[in-house]
Amino acid sequence: MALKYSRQRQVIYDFLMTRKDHPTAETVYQNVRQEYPNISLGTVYRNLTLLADMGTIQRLRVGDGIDHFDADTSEHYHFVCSECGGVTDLKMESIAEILETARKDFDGEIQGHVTYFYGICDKCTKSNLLRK
Amino acid sequence: MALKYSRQRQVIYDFLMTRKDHPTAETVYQNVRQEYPNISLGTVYRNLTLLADMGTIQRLRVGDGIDHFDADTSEHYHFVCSECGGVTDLKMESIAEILETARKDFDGEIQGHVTYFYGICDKCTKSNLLRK
DNA sequence: TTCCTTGCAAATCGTTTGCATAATG
DNA sequence: CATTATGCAAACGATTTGCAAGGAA
Repeated sequence: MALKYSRQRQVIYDFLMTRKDHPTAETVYQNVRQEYPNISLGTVYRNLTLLADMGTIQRLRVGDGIDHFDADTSEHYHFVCSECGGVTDLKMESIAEILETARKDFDGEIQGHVTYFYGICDKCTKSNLLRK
Repeated sequence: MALKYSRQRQVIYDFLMTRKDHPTAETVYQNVRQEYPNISLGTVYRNLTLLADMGTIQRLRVGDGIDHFDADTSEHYHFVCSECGGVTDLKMESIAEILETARKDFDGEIQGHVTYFYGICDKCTKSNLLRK
């Protein structure tokens, strides 16, 4: 199963790199479609899954039941707004020490962790004030 | 919308309390059905959702796309085995400090976080050795 | 020419929901 | 009696997949 080039895959990846808001497959599809009208949703899913499996992109599961994708594979954390559902990057120091904390009293192999933070984003907080 | 007693809800909750492996709705259904054959999957889902919304139980989203439920609502963390998919409790000290770390350079309100650890559980590690 | 990739549509799967009926307070 | 809960089945929404045709190596 050697990988062959595909225009679709390229366009999907290129699009994902332009976004820092971690779009869903549907959003990727809607956008990529402007420039590549014949592409199908299935192809978008297939390629996002392929890229994620290869480790070229990251699949984010932030609890809303919809997968989000991130072209940035470096270690960083995410914030999910409970109000608007937006997913944003969090600028913060590494919390990788929690892996050590977890390993202390556990008989298995802990390889990694998934952490995301939730609350109300700045934008929603402000618009809530106005609404009152 | 005052809550009324229901035998089904009781049985579902009782069952959940006997388990420390965080079953899925389907597993709850299969088990509860032995003792209550007429119960429907929809009722199981409705009650698990209701209990989770009330804060009586916890809904766990550990990245496998299927919701798991936990009758233990105290603060604790989970480990997910990448091989068998099992979800177990992790005995570890609190890592709530990561909330402070995350709040340092963020303009919104961070209310909480979701963290789970993954790797290979003890049981799978051992059976892998045997298989070789 | 080999075989990876696509578009399309149908299929899957976990979960939710509408509705008429049953149970609770 | 008013209202909440149930069983059943149909509906949903995100994602996957089978298949015949298209494109890359």
